[in-house]
Amino acid sequence: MQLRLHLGSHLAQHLRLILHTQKGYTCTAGISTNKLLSKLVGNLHKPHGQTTLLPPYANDDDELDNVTSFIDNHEVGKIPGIGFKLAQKLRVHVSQGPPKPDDGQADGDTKEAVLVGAVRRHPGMSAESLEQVLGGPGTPHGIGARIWDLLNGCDDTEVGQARDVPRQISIEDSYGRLETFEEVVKQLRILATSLLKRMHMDLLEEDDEILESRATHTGATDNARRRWLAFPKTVRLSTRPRPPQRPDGNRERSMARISRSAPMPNFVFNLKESLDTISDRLVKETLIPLFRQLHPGKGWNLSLINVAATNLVDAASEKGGGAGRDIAKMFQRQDTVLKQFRVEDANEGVEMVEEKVELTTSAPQAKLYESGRSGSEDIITGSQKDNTWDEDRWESEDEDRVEDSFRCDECGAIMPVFAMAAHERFHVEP
DNA sequence: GTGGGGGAG
DNA sequence: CGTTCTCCCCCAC
Repeated sequence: MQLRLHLGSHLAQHLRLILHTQKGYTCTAGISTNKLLSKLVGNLHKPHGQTTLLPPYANDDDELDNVTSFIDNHEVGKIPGIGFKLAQKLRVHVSQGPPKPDDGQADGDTKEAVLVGAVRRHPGMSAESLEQVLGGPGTPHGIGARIWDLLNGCDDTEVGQARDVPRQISIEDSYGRLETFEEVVKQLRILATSLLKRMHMDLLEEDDEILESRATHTGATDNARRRWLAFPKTVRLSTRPRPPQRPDGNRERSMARISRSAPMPNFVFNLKESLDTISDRLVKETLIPLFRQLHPGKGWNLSLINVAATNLVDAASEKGGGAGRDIAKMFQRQDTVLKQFRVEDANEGVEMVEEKVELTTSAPQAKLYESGRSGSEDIITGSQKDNTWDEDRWESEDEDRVEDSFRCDECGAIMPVFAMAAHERFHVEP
């Protein structure tokens, strides 16, 4: 295992180096035996360093292992997979035996920091008791066992493949006051237009193929070379009603959302109509009806509206190809994409590359532990340079073309010949 | 397949 | 450092 950690930290060093020299990004890395520990240890030595959680890992007798002493000093809520709700339940559970004569925090909330170690060593603590505490209707099955594992630094979840397209695209906005129908319609128009732009940006691929270029074509060269990578089958409208004011000054702060969905109308994929036209139709024919389902009455006050394109189905599968190639593509169109997307996509790509390496560029964090080195010791060796990890790995890989497919002039969809007749009918609507 | 809960970043 | 905006997975029905 020492060897694997060594390789991992060299790999991380190398990836960080090429990310920096070729793309100009700095990032932090954490190296350990699973995603959980890598992620946690990767919080150290930001923003430039990398950290390896060194052995001894969990073993036989004493608790002198590094995993236990490392994870025990984390606040429960800091563990990935333990969010606000679960952390709250855990805190209540462990700090309720002795009523805790805390200082006079008058806000009524028991927000004492509870460390992982305190939960782990709590009397009677076990996977089973956690299931009792955390389980219930609506909660994932076996949550007790999974949280117990997390508290012990165990995590057997796979490093996942990055997808070429997301599962959903949504845009939302929050409002201080939104009570008239006219205002709502105006906002729906804005949101729908943004969503359509996002769909074009994320789901529409510029097809730079010179394919038999029928240059004789219309002047619509602009649309002719674009096609959808995926089609959202569903459109969903969500709202968040403003929680009723409580007179005691304590805000209810419920994030509760309600939603209704409908089939995504086919006209949104039409590349010939103008965005405004499509957006207008989407609002009138789909979003407003959904809104009326959601709020039949008249007395509402919304703090948020979300419009989502969901149920994305890949268009003609095509390249199941490496995510590395997708990453390269995404970097190419970075000029038109928000900064945050770049960061996240870069993350996923690198995470995916090999085993338990976690890279992150995100926010600051407390630094406590120090088991690795940041930089100076992690030097790329000669053998490392000689191996196959160079930039070409990120972008090569020629994809297999779908030769027997045809592209719809109207929306760019790729389909086999026999499907074209039926598909044309989609574009002829009542 | 739909609507909701919880979580990550 | 807290809030906002996206996106994810899971569950019950």
